[in-house]
Amino acid sequence: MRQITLKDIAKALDLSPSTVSRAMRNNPAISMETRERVQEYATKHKYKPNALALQLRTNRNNTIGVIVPEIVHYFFSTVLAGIQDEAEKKNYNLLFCHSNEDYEREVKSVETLLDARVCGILASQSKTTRQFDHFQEIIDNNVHLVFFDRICTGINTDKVVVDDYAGALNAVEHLIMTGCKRIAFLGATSLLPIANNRRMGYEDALRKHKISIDANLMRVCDTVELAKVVIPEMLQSDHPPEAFFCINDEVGAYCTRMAALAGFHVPDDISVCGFTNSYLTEVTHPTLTSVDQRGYEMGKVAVQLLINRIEGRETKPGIVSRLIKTELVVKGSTR
Amino acid sequence: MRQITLKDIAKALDLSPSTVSRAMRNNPAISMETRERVQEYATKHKYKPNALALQLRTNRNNTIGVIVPEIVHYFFSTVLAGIQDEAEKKNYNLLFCHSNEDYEREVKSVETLLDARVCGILASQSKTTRQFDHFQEIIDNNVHLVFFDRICTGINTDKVVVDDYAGALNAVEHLIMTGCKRIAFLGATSLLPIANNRRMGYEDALRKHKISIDANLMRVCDTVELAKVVIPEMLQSDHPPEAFFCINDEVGAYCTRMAALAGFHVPDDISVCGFTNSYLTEVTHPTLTSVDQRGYEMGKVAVQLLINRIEGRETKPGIVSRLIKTELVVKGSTR
DNA sequence: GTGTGTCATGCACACGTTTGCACAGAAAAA
DNA sequence: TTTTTCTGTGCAAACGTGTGCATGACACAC
Repeated sequence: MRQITLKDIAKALDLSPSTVSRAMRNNPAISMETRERVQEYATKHKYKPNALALQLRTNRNNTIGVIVPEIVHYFFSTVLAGIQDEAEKKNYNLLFCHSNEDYEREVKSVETLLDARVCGILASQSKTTRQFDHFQEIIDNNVHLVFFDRICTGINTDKVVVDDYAGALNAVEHLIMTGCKRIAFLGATSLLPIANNRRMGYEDALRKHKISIDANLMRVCDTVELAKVVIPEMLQSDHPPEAFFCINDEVGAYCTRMAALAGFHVPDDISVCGFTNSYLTEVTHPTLTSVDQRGYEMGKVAVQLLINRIEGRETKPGIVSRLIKTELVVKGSTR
Repeated sequence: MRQITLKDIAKALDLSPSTVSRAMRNNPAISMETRERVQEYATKHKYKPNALALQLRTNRNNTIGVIVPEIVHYFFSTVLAGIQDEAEKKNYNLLFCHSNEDYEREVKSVETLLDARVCGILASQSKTTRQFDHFQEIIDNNVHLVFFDRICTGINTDKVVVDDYAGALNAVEHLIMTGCKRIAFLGATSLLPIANNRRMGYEDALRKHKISIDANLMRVCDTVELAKVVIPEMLQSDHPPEAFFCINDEVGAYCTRMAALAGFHVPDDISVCGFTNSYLTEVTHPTLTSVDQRGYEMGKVAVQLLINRIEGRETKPGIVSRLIKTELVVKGSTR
C-alpha cells in the first residue's frame, strides 16, 4: 500500500493529472464543481503531495544543514534549540550533523549536506580544524553559509558571534561596583578568540576604574582539573583575591565550593562570577552569578540571516556580521 | 552557474545520458575507454549525482526523523549524539525536530516528517501529550516508528527504554553495602513510569536486605526548588537519613551542598547518589556518585532497531522492546 | 550468403509534479 | 449564420536519474 498520487486521483475521477494538480491548488481555470470533486476525493484518501517530486522540479528542498562541534554541551544545545524553532517557523527543515570536534567528521558532514542539496548551511567550527577547503567548497557550490560562535577566520562569509568583550567588561564592572578590587581572571589560552576577547574586557574594566592589572591574578584555568590546582593555591596566598571572574560555569561552580571549604563566605568575603549561565548556576550554593551568552537568540539570528540570504532578501554583497549582546545575570555569588 | 548533470556530460561527450549513467556506475556493458572518458570528465567538473532525482526514482530518501521533547538537556542531547553517530555510520541523514514539551508542536513535527517522506521516525513523547492520533498516523502511513525513553503507551510499536528499576536497585544496594541503613528517596510523582520504576527498585533493594520501608523517608523532590524545602527539613529531624538517593543530579548536587552546610561530612556522615551522571557530578565537592543512563548507547540502539526495520532485517511481527542497562558510577559522595 | 553471437550504445519510459500552450465546446457578439 | 470570446480541460515537456529492451556494427562459423 503506497501513498496515493495525483495520477491515481486523475484515473479514479477520469481526469488528467494536470487538471487534478490545478484543482488542488485552487486554480480558477478549473470549474468549481471539478475542484470540489477532486479535493473531496483527495482528503478522503489522505493525499499528500510528494515532496521529493516537488523538490526535483524546483531544485529546492527547503532544508538547511547545521554542523555542531558538540551537542552534549549547554551552549550549543541552546543554539540548536534557537535554530530549530526559527527554522520551523519559517518552514525549513533541519538536517543535523555533529562533528564531535573532529576535522574528518566535519569534512564528511559538509559532503553529506552538499550531497543532500541543502539550501544553506549553519556551521560552528571544530577545535581540530586547520584546513578550510571543505568550507570553501560550500561557497563554490553556491550554497549559502553562515558561521556561528566558532567562526572560521579563513573563509569570507556571514557570521554571528557573541559579544564576549562587552560581556566580560560588564561582569567585571559589576564586581568592581559591588566593592571588589583584587579580581582574579581564570581564563584560557589567548589563542582562542573568545578567551582573548574576554581577557580584554576584563583588563579594560580594570583600567576604566583605575585598578592596576596584576599578572599574578590572571591564570589559565578553564577546566575543573586545572581548578583543583589553581584555585586553592590562590586562596592560600597572602593576599587572596576578593573576586573570581571565571571563563565558564564549571570553574565558577567549583570555585564557590573551594572558597567555602577554605573558610571564606561567598559572596561577603569572595565574589564569584561564571560565564554561560548554564543550569550549573542553579545547583551551587549560593547560586552562581554568570554572563548569559544567549545562545537561543544566536541560533535564531543565524537562521534569519541564512534564510534572508537564501531568499535573496539580504543582498549586501560583503559579509554580514551580527553581534549577540550578552546579559549579566546576577545571582547569589556576588554582592 | 548550476550543478552539472548527467545530461550535460552526455552532451559534452556526445553520448546518451543512459550511457553516461552506466559508465558512472561501472556497468561492464560500457567499454573501458568510454567509462574512463566519462569518469574523468565527471571528476574534472565535480559531478555530483542529484540526490533529489534519485530519491524520486526510488521513493526512498535515506533520511530518518527524530523528535526530541527537549534538547537543552543532558540526557536527551546525549541520546541525540548517539543517534547521529550511528545514523551517519549507516549512511542515513537526520531530520531534527524539537517539540519543546508541547503537544501542538509534536503533532506538527510528525506532519513535517511525514511530508518530507522520511523512511522512519525516532520519537520521545512530550510531557503534555494526551492524544496519540499523530503517532498512529505514522504507522498508518507505513513509516517505521521507534520510541525511546518516553514511550507512548497508547501505541503498539518498537521501543527502547532505560532499565530504571535495575539502576535504582543497584544504587541503593551500593548505599546499603557501604553501611547506610536509613536511606531517603527523593523521587517524583509516581505517575511517570520512570519515577515509579525507580521507586520500586529502591523498595526492592531495601526489602532484599531486610530493611523496613519508612514512608517518612520517601518524598517528592525532583526540582531544586523543592529541594530547598525538603532537604533541610529532613536534615534537621531527630533521625536524619544516612543517605539520599535522588531522582536526578540537580537534586543530588544540591543535596551534597545542603548536607555540608548543615555540618555533615559527605560521604562519612551522609552519602548522596544522583541519577543521570551528567557533568553536574564533576563540579560538586565531593564529586557526585550517580547512575549513568547511557543515553549515547540508547540512541545507537534505537537507530539500529529502526534501520533494521526499514531495511527489513528485523522481521519480527510483534513489537521489539530493548532495555538499556544502567551503570552505577561511584564517585566521591558515597563511601 | 546466411545465421549466430558478442559488444557498445541509444531509445523510451518511469518516478510525481507543474505549467505553457493547444484545443474543443459553448456562449456571446456581429 | 458566422465570427469572436470565454471556459474548462488535456497534451506534452520538464526536473535528473536508472533500466529493460531494441538496435546496429562487427566477427565468426557454417
